[in-house]
Amino acid sequence: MKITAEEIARTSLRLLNEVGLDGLTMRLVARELGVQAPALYWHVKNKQELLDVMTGIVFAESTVGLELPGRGTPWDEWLADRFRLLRRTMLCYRDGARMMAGTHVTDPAIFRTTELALRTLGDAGFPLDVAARSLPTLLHYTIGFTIEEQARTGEAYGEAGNPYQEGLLAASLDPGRFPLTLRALHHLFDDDGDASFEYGLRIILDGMRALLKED
Amino acid sequence: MKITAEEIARTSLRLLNEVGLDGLTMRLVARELGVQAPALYWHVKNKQELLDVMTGIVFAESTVGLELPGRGTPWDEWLADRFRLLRRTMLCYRDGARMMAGTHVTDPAIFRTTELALRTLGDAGFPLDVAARSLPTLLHYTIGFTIEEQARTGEAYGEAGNPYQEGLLAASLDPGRFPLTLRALHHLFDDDGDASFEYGLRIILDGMRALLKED
DNA sequence: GGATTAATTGAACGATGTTAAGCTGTCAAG
DNA sequence: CTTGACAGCTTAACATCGTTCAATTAATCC
Repeated sequence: MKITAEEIARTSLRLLNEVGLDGLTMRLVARELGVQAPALYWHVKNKQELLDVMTGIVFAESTVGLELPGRGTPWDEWLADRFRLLRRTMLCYRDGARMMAGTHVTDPAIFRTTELALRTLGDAGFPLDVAARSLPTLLHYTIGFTIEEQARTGEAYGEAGNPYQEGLLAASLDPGRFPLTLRALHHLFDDDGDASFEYGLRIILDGMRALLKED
Repeated sequence: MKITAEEIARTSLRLLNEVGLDGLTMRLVARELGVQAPALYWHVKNKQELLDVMTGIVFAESTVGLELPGRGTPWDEWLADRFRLLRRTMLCYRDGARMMAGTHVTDPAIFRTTELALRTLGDAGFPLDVAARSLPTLLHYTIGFTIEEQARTGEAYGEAGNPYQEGLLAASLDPGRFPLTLRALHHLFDDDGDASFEYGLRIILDGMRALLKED
């Protein structure tokens, strides 16, 4: 049975959920494929390139079936759904956001998504340059958010209690010096990831809407 | 001459600019300090803990001299300056944003900053919970933005041309399928980091302002 | 000054990404 | 039918990494 670069990447993604990004080694991937480690280098230049392919797959996965918004769908709902789905997809893989951060996506799916988004925003009345600068803003927010979300959730800090536990944090804060911080702790280090993400999303979309009304 | 954990971290930060995050090894740090590698483990539990201390220093560096906004300073300008400075500081260190992403900051400077920000927003009329959810939004945007900015600028992809070069990208795009993407390329993969960051910042602050007027 | 603790060393372990050289099959050209 | 060529894989090895352990020096305290 032949092995392709994509099959290697898909196997790696499956393994990612078991061992995490730091535990994902070339030897492990090779063993899972019933092959020796150096064999991978026939299909893939680097480990970095393998990660790039993996990232491309995940990104493409978050855009399956994507179409322009239907007649009744407003631009902001359509856009929000796009990034909700991106976050959801990244959450499906351990360290998914950290993996995607800063890696180069070559998958053509990303261009199709971008094109559809630019069209949607254009139809809504946004000038092209405004639309083109808004998308990265949403993307960076989504990735930054999910990185921290997974860092807090993940077991990178060992099973023996990670330092983000609210109780530990609250106990170390001087109520005299940081009264507001203390009261807002559960919102600052969000206990509810969905609600917090939704909130940031809404702020950004509101900001875009404000920009739209200006003209 | 004695060695402290902080001195190790400061030396590591100096080295970071020469070798990058992936090139930063315990042996290298030790050599720079005129010491053998295992000596570091007397002052620092892990490499991860070393990175945490480094992150704390960088963060603290971005908050020196921070005070509540003066009488004439509006809340949004004050807040924007906070995150401009954070980005600027991260840009001072190679892979600075990637280093900070997901690492736990214990430095008390972060709590003071948070407290001042919550106070500023409270004085401007924001309810505490709204203020507390806005700060992470700005933080995640800033970190996500800077990670990608440094990934594009950095030499992680070797000196032989990184794949983000606009020319290469433009040539690989079908003008029939992706006309808007093609026209907006220089805004999507921002040639001007400052302007792009400013833009996202403004959107988010506008969104917060819109939320303020609602009540 | 002797004992106790703090700080460092040297040697080593296991694991990692990656390279180099060689083996095995498939398959087309002579 | 033979003979290359080449894709695909293996075995062996290299350099380097984070980290641990026992032994050793340096500093401190009674």
